[in-house]
Amino acid sequence: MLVRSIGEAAAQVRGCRLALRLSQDQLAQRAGVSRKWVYEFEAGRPHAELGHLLRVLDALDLQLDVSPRIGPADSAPGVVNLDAILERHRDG
Amino acid sequence: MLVRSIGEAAAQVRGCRLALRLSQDQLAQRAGVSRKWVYEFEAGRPHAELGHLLRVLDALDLQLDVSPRIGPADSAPGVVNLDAILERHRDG
DNA sequence: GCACAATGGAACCGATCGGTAGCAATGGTG
DNA sequence: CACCATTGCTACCGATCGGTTCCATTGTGC
Repeated sequence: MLVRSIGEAAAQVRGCRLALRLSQDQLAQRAGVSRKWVYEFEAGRPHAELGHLLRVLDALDLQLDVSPRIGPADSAPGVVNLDAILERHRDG
Repeated sequence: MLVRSIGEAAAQVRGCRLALRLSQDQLAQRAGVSRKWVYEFEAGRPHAELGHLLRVLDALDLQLDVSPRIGPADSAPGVVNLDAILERHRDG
């Protein structure tokens, strides 16, 4: 799922946590972070440590992908096509 | 591209920045962060703010995806298949 | 050699992130 | 009703993140 903002990542984490029937505390222990971090991240805290997010995603069996943002719905996650990016920047 | 660690995201950012022929300073200004942040992130600083990373990725025309980590090479980024995740957690 | 841009790095410092502990509200169960 | 788990939220506080400002080094071009 595309993540444009922290709020979207937060919703993803919360949804997956609930789907796994994990409490905030359980997820926090799995990921090695505090319950406060989970709670505040799900609440949309704008500043969150990337390392913690990676651990939480790992605890939820989720992974992070970086992919080129080519168009509204034309991306192919998993492959970074530098040519396409360069193409879009050729004018700048 | 799959991002398992901050180092991999850093390599992705650096590679894309160089492909776009942007200096650290130019990228920092585009993204609204300091050159220090760019330099330290590319150097692999383990703690980095997610919000800053999102801005930098945006400046590089990259996007972030959250996808289920099903197997070594069986993932389908873009869709979060809760059923598959639940399947893998059913024993726990 | 000289000038310039880019980069790695250090020092300083205010802002704030994250952990711990605690409390109130809620919902479920016996 | 009591009891328990979960969640939202707060106060406190040490650690550190990030911005700013410097400097040294490297590479490029005149």
